[in-house]
Amino acid sequence: MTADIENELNTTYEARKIESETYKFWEDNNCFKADSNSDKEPYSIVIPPPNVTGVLHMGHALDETLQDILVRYNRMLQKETLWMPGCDHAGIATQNVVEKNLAKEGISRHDLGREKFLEKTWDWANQHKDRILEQCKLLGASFDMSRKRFTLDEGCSAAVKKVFVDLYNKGLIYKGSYIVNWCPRCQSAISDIETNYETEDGNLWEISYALKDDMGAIVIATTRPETMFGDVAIAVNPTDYKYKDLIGKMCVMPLTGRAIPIIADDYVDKSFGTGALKITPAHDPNDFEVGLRHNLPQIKVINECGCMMKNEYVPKELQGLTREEARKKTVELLELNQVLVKITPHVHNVGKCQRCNTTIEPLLSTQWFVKMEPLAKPAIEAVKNGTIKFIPERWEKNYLMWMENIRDWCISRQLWWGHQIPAYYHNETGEMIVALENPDPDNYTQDTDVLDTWFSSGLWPFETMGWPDTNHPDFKKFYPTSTLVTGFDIIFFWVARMITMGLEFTKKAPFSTVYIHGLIRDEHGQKMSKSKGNTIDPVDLIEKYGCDALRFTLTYLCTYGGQDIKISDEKFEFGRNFANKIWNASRFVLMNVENENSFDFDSIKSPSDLGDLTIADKWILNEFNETAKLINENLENYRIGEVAAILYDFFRSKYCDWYVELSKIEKNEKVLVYVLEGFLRLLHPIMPHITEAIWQKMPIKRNSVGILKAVYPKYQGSFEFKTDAKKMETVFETIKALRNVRAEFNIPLSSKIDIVIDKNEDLYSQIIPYLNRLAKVNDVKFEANSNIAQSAYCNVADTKITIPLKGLIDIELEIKRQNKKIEKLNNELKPLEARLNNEKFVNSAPKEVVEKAIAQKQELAAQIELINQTIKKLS
RNA sequence: GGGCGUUUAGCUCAGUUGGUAGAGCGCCUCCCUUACAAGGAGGAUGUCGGGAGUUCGAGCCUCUCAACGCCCACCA
Repeated sequence: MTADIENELNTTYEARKIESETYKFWEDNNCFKADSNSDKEPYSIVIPPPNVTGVLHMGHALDETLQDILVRYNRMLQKETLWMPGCDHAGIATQNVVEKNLAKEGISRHDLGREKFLEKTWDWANQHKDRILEQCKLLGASFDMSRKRFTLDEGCSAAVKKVFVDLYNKGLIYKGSYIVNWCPRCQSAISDIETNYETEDGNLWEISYALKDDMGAIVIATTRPETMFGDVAIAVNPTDYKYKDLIGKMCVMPLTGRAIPIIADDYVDKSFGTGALKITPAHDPNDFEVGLRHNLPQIKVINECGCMMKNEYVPKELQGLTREEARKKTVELLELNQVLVKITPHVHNVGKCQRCNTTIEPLLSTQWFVKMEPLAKPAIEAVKNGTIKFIPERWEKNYLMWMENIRDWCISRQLWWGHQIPAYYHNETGEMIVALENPDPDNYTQDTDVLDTWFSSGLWPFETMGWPDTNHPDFKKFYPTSTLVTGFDIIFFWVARMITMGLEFTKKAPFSTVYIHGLIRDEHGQKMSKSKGNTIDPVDLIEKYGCDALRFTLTYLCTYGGQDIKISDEKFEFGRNFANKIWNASRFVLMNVENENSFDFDSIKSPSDLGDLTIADKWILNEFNETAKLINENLENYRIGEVAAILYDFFRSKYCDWYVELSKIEKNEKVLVYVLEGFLRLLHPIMPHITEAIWQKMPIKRNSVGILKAVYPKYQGSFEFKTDAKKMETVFETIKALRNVRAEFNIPLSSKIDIVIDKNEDLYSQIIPYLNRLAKVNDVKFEANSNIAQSAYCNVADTKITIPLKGLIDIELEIKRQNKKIEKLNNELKPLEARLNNEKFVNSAPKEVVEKAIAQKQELAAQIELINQTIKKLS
């Protein structure tokens, strides 16, 4: 049977082969399917739906891995677990892609018309919809593909319509003409948070406006002279003495000669520019507000394409020019007319479209809005009272600040791809009806706008569970969901909206915990982007290192604070090496235990079920038990990076380096197998494939179809062996000390050494075989006051070990070595003594801290004393 | 302008109620010891960004300064 395992299991872990086999095994056995009729406790997560345009990137890899870890952990806690997969229709992004493809054929969407265009877009979406979720399978994602959803599918569309109509009927959705962020390229309004600001070098132009019925002029400052044709007033600060007498007077606009009033408004900053400001309500959000306050007209001079309008306000020679051309030309004309007083270079922020980076035009436009303030109130409360918890906590502040200052949300988009707004207009009268269905398709026409993509994703946790049917088994069983996992970049776009919508429509928070992780960056800390060419493709990493290696490395790099994660290709060698180590240690175990499928992990309730235990057995059982405890605690608290680190340390430094080595001397097969299986179970959520593959090959009784459904190990009181564990640590110290002597004196492993031990015979006599093998010790003698010339010495706790090294030892070197040790010990001792001599410390520090310090001091002092004696003998 | 984060070994970063600093990689020495060289054994390396304070005791708490980064706001 040993030969079988050797043949069957390669010495190197072949990740890709095993991973694809394992994933297929889970799929074939329907392992990820959630049962809404189960009476087990539910645990559910909805995936942040990736864009249908998307290709798997490292951000997904991290996000999906973390979700899968939580899902798999809870599955092993024997909960009924649902991970809901799906995609987002990604309004603008998808439409852009399809339009680009059309452009290659030389046609625009308008050539096709709405219906044909949508057909094409659906074709494209259907072709690409499954791509990214299929890629997620390479990550080992254990989501329930039978429930896969799309934000534009029938169910989601029904939910969207209902939400829209309800909000409208509650007065929380309104339509109106306001200044919005308009993208001239996308030809659509976008919301405030879809607008990013970039600093740009510009100018501050000072322009002189002559007074109408008086001598003199007023000079205003502007960064956008081309908008001046839409001016309706000049504003100054009411307390500005410079302009006190001008308030209420009229002035004449240069170039067009139109007369506008000079008004006073607090908004104007006296110290900026000239202290006088032109007011253009149709093209600047602040001016828009000023205009409303003063009941001023709104004059539109730039159109939806970003070009100067052809109307009475725009001079002939400027009509039809682009914004950029118009600016140049306007400046020229102003100069020509000698009204351009000054040009100062000025750095300012310019709004850009998040999707296409085109400069945003603030534009007066009729759009649909959601009144956010009333919706935000319960969403603020839910976080403040702890119904929803953010991890790390600091994001709560961020969320609250945004929510408390929330502004209305512009939800209409002048696109075709998306949920068309359920408002219908009478063909003759124009009367508007907002309803789930068109009341009379012959006489009413539906609003042509569609909704912001984030409107439907805001409903994701409940629209995917059958809502608005609140009796749907999924809704009843799995809503609200448990944890939401995502990056901080979409807290406002997505998380905030899910919370508001969830509370408004289901009266329940859509999840109880929001787990926010950092962003993946390249090795220099730069954001990864295709344009920078610094992306790392997770699929490549999986091919090269394996999925589990990728998952483990990413997990290991997660910090509790949710810092961004810098990665480079080579970093994943870490995970690959660990996987290989697990593979080989398991090979060893499988080759060295009886191949009967009789060992039943789940039936082991006490250490006695594992037979006679040596001190080493007790030590590893104690360590494993301790590890299980820590792992559960850390998983519960989302300290997932810590989980990876603890498992790594346990397996390598404890199980492999010591216990497996010890088992080569004297083995307890049951313990060897018990701890390996327990470890595999603990690790499974992070490295699902390798743990499953090994588990399936182990000579054990399997009580579930796969390790993925096995019971997760927990701390068990009866497995605590504190005293034995401590003793074993002493043994390890001894072996290390002896190895150290070997290294320092260059004694090869082929030369065996003898040792003389001065005390602790009880313990040491038990572990002579360990010393034989692991420190290559030949003879062990016990003698209280040995005095052997030409010896090396080491001290472990209160025990002195003499290593006679006749002929091998350089006395000078040994004295040097011992002195170095004393120096080191003294450096530790000094601060300790200082503390203990400090009365205040002794009096006010907790008893156990003082006791610990005393014990440490005594131990150090004893060691120093021993070494001093040693040196005396040597010299 | 407001808020947040980061600063710890050569590099990348951990460090959970304050008890006296750790890991991985890299580096140096030795070893193919029959699971694993994607491995094993041993070793070197830190005034924990600067300053002040609270405390018996500070990487951790308070204040302050500095550098870098992010988010929000959008003064024309």
